[in-house]
Amino acid sequence: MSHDIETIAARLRRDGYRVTPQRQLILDAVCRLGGHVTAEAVYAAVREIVPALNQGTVYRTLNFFCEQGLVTATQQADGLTVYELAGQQPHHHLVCRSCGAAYEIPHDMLASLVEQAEAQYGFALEMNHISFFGCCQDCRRRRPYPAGSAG
Amino acid sequence: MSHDIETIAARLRRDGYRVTPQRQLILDAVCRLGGHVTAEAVYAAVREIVPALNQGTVYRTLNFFCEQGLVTATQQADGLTVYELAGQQPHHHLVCRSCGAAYEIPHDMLASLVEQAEAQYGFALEMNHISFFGCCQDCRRRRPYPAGSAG
DNA sequence: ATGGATGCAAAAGTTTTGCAAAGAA
DNA sequence: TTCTTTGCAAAACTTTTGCATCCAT
Repeated sequence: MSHDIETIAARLRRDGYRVTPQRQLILDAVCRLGGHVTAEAVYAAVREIVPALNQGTVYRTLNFFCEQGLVTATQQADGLTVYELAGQQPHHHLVCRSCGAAYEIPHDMLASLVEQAEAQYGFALEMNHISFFGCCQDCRRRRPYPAGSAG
Repeated sequence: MSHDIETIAARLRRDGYRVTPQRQLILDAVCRLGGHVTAEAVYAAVREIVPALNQGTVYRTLNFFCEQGLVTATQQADGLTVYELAGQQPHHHLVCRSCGAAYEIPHDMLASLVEQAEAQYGFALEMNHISFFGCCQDCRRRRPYPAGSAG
C-alpha cells in the first residue's frame, strides 16, 4: 500500500502541523523501503538523498508519524524498534528463533483469540501486526528446540 | 515456583561453571522479586544486600542464566528486556497500551493458534509467555482507541 | 594452581533533548 | 510575522566489553 501524500499533507496542515521536505522524505522512505524498517535504515535511506538530514529529525519524525497514526512501531525480539506504514493489511508472523525465518500467517488464525478477548475481557486487541516466536520445521529437524528466551 | 539451589549448583559445577555468591544472590533476587524483572530491578535488589556488586556482573549473570536455561528473557513493548525464572507455568497477558493494565489469560485461549501453527506450518510456538497489546474495557469507555504503535 | 568470574571503567549502540536558527503557513 | 520544525551536539539510557584481580574448585 502506498501513501496518499496529498491527503496526508492536507490533514497535517489542518491540524496545525507543517509539511516539510524532511517529513515527506522520511514518509517516502518508509513507504519505499517497505515492510519493517529501523530508524537507522530510514536515516541511511534519506541521507542518500539529503546528506544533511539529521538523525534526531528522523527519530522525532518517526515518532510524530506514530502519534499521527501514519506509521506504526513494533519491538522486534532483539529490542530494536521497527516501523511500517500504518493501514497495511493486518498480518502476523511466526518467527523462528533459531534461523530467523518469518512465516506470514493469515489473520483468521487469530480470530478465536480476538473474539474471546473481546467477549470475556472487553479487550480490543491490536491486530495490525503480531509476531509469534518459536522454532520452525527445518530447525526442529536439526535440533528439538533452541535454548534461550521466551516470547 | 522456587528454585532448587542444590540441584542447580550441582549441575553448574558439573558443567565446569562456578557457583559464586553473586550468582546465588542474583538468582535469588529473580526468584524473590517474582514475575518479570528488569536487569536494573535485579541490580537494585542485590545492591541492597551487597552494595559492591557490579552492574556488569548482573547483566553477565542474567545472560549466563539464560544460556543455562535457568531464566528466560522477553522483550517488553517498550523495548526493555525482562527476565523471569524458567519453568514457570505458561502464562499470557493482555496489556493495555493506554493505562498499562495487564490481564492474565488462560493458556487454552491460544490452543487453536498453537494447533494451527503446528499443523499448517510445522512451527512449534514458544508458549512460555506472550503479551498481546490493545485497549482494555475501561479505557475504551473513555476513548475509542489509543493512537500509537502496534504490537 | 588453574582458569572462570568479578569489579571497574570505558565504550558501544540506540534514542532523546535543549537551544538557536531556519522555514512553512 | 508567527510558531513549528530542523540541525547540531550533548546527554540519557541500556547493555557490552577489556583487562587486571580475585576466588571457587
